[in-house]
Amino acid sequence: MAIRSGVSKSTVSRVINGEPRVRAAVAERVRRAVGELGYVPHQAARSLVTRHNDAVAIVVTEPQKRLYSDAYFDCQLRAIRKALAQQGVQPVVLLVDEPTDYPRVVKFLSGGHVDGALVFALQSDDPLPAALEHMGLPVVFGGRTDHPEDRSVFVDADNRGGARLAVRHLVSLGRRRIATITGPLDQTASVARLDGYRDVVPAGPASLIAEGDFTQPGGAQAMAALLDRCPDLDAVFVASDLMAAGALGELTARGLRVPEEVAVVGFDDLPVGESTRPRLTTVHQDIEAMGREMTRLLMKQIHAEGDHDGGDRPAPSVITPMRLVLRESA
Amino acid sequence: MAIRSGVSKSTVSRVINGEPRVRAAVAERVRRAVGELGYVPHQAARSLVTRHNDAVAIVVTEPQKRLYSDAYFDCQLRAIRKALAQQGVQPVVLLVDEPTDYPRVVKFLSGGHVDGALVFALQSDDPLPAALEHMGLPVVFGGRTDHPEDRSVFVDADNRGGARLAVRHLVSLGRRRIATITGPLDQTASVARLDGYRDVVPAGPASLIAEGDFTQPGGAQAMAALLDRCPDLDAVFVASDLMAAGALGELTARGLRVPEEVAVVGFDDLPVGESTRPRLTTVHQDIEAMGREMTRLLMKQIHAEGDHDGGDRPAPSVITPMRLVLRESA
DNA sequence: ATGAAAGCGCTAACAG
DNA sequence: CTGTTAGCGCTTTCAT
Repeated sequence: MAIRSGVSKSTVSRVINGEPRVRAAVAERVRRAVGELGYVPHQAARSLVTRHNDAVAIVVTEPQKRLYSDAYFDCQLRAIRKALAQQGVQPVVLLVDEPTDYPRVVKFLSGGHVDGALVFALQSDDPLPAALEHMGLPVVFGGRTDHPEDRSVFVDADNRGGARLAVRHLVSLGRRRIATITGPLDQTASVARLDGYRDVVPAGPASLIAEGDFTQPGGAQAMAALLDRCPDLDAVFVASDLMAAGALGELTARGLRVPEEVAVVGFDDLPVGESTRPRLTTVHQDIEAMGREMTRLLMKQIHAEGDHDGGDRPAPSVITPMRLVLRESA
Repeated sequence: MAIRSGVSKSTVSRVINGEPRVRAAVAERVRRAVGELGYVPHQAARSLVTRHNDAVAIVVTEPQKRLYSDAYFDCQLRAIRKALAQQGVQPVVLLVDEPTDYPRVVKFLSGGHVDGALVFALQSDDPLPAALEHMGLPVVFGGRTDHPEDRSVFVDADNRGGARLAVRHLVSLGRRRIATITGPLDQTASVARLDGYRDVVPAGPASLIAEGDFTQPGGAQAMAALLDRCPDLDAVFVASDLMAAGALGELTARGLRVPEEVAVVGFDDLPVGESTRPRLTTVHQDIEAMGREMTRLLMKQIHAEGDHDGGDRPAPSVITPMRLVLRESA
């Protein structure tokens, strides 16, 4: 301990924690000693008594598809990190892709290393939500889980409503044979967007639905399949901008005019939609706002925890609204 | 504590830590109690005495350019995580892009949250290496820092040697006007590759050198600039496969035949190089091996720390060898 | 305004 | 084999 270089122990603690009632001269002396000794307080010891460590986990499952190729997620992650940083909280990212990662991550999460967690587990059968359910750690999910009845907190885009917006727009344009390219249907967001499509086109035959994988080539491929099955389709709602870009390419390659012959609406409103030809009409979601909202809900939980744990209100989850962005493709 | 449901305290500890000398019956009883109570040991308290927390940080600076668009880094990160997981160590990723992130990350790192850190700080003027220098935390750098004289441990590709390999190959093909497209020259790796080029083409005029940004469009743009300045160039060494793909596109767009009129050699050996037309001749680096090597060196440091800190040998850094992969582009 | 003492939840020596 | 005793490094009453 840095007693040797100043007065004594608990005063050092006070100085470091910036408590007011310390004489300026003493505080200065301590600070100098700390600087010379290169002393850094041991966070584990501190958090043992303060019960918090000013760090929260960002848990990402299936990173190979998300973290590295997904401009969407990139943006969201950045917003979250910024919001956390502003509160002086250190975000630590936990990646999980192999099944063997789960127990280790759960152990880490329940080990008291972090004050809370922001979890992105989009596979609808992901075991993580259930595992976190009863371990008492404040958690906010990004995207809805498969258990809407539980009291878990989540922030989700209004995927279903956004899809309806897109398809209704297509209908209002007079399109009659509206197809859709979905995301992987093991993800809740993909299913919700498909549900929105079905809300508007309830009688649509299965041949007008193709499952994509949220990648650009995947979008092109799905578009090709759709065109082979239903050469007379006159519109397509694509569940992501990246896939829409691929679909646009396939359409153009086949000599089909967009939007004259086939109208296209995407989803996400990523930069890619502005550089396609024609530029993409799409459903906008405010990713940054979602990120900020997630942090806000998490911090609220974290702080509420200490005060009184009696007030267990229903989960104050948030569904963010969507908005149609009209450009040239539809 | 879970005494209430079993015998007593330190025995619980023994059971949890899997110590052998505990009667099977008792162990079983404790385990059941633990299960029922949902008890999880508090890691902060544990690490306070054991002096380790079975977690290491992976610090990534400038993530916007690396983490999300870089298949190269993606692959390396995956290899590292796998290697760490095998040792039961939890990797926690710390992202830093804003200057304000530094103090918080340094605080986290020195706060005893992790046993060591793997640091990717490729900007040659990154302040992190210096900050970590004297804080006693075991650290291994990915890529060389700007202080080759210090005793920091790093794992780096033989960028200079690999570049020489590429350019010598071009020379052996009889090429006389060999250009190069570099990466951002504020990164040590880019500079090293340029140095390798210069080793072989010492008299090359500056007009044969164009700086790119490690992206595909950037590669195309640099190629265009090169072609405008030196229409008679007959070969180009491109410092990354992604840029090489862009350069190939530009060459083709201008009607230049590869490799007949202009030979192209890339760097990295990413999958993209196999899908270009013609397929890319490139310099291969074993990314996974580098990842494994980094973890190995880190774990070695971590374990050595406890034993005896007298044996301060010179830094056992590693430079991984490069290998030329011949395909059609040169 | 500052020091002394107690204790956060755990492991590790030491007894038994 | 298992319980007891001491701290790990810090914050926090409680005195002073």
